[in-house]
Amino acid sequence: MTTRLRFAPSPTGYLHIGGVRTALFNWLWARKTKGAFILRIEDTDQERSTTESVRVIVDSLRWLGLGWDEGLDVGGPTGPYTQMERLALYREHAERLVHAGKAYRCYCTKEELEAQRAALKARDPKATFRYPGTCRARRDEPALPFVVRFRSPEAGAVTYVDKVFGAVTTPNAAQQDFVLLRSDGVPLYNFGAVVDDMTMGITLVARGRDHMVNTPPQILLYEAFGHPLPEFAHLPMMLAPNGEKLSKRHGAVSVGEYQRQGYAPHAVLNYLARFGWSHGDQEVFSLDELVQAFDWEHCNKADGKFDAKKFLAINHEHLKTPRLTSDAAYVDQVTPFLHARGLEGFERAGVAGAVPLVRERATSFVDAADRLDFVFRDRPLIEDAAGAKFLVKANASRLRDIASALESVEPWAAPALEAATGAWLAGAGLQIKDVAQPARVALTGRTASPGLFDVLATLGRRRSLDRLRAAADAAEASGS
RNA sequence: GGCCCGGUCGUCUAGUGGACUAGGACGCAGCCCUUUCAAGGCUGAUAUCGCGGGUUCGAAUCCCGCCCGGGCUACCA
Repeated sequence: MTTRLRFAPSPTGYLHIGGVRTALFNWLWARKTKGAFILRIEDTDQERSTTESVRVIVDSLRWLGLGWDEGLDVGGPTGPYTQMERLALYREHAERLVHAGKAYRCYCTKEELEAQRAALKARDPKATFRYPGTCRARRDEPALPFVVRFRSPEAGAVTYVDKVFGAVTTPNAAQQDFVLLRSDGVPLYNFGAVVDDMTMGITLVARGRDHMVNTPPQILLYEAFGHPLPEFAHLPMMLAPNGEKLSKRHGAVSVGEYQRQGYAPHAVLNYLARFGWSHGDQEVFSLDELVQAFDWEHCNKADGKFDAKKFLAINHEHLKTPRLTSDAAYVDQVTPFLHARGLEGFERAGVAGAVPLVRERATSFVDAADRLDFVFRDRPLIEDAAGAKFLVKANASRLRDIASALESVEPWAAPALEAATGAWLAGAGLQIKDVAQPARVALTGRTASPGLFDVLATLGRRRSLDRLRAAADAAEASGS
């Protein structure tokens, strides 16, 4: 049997990094087992669901490279893939259970239930209200609105073997007659998910641990329909550093934010995969390696805390390793960030030529664009005060001298430039440290930059000499 | 309160009865390299494996109790 897995987010905002991890583990297993990965939208909470959010989810997954075989946009044989378009299906399944006596119509109003709940709380503040089964044997009331409730067995227990947590047993007595269909015909989570998973032929449900409590009632539903059970795998949760639920209060949590901060999509996936899963001592993975290595046996059971520093370090690793980020991919990904700085009018080849300057150093594409800024301006921006201190009168003549010394170097490449500079330094009785920083600032506007000779080589003869001399002029004019 | 789940360096983790004087990674400190910043190399600090009992020649690994933490407890998902 071929495996079929799904990611079924609710479109109620951005795509949370924790949700991506769930999507990733499903996707990895689908790929590894040559099965199908399905994207389904669970939008039955009409209060909170937005079409804008659906767009964000689709865009984020595509950016990450987590494509789906069936689902939104791409279609498939078990669609539609949006729950609000499947209402007839839920109604029909609910009726089947009602006819079989496994579910019933409940005419209790929200107000009545609320009153009962309040009365119970008044008697015993810590008690949990459980629906008392008032309508279990009630006659049909064609004129009244109703919800459909599941007739939960009061004896026995549900046991399933979680692929991560192992055997989990829950007594049925803990279950109440939960609602399947709201009075407006829209299904509640447990019912909608089960009907969809059954009709879509899902073979393994992998989701966050916060859903573990939903599994027993869902299994009861499969049994009521006489449908074979899928496998279940629950993933530990991703918490904020302080142990709270990870939310925007703790910094960036959406995929979009990491995209904007210059993270490489596969680095995001790498970090997320290693969170709650391991493969010996290996920390860095390409997507293919992840597909190869992923398994459920090495998924951890304990919740973890998000670590932004390690995430950045993984991103750095991906940016500096050609195996993980090809030269072409690097150029593609850094270019938008160059544009975002207002830099225009450069060629792709120019970017490709400059990228080697920062490959080893840049931890993100935002960082890379910042370090490359000087390459794509007519004159470098002198942004830091420390840099300005090197452009003083005392250094003006040296800057001019280097320019002259390098003027006719052939070829204009790092080794020849370094040799020519060495010769000039020896003749002038100077050391490289006497001129390196002034020259660096003259060329890049910064006190920290890639190697001097690489900068000269990348900038080219005309622009290099121009910058050196312009800086000398400015230093002289500064009067200090 | 009830039901379910978890507990190894600050963090992510390796570990499934002996190779554990508990390993790796991130972070941190120092040194080397060096024209700057990174990268790289080396070194170091940080864990009585939640606590207490057992079982065993031997336990982070098995059993029991306790403690602590988390999830759920909706006509949310």
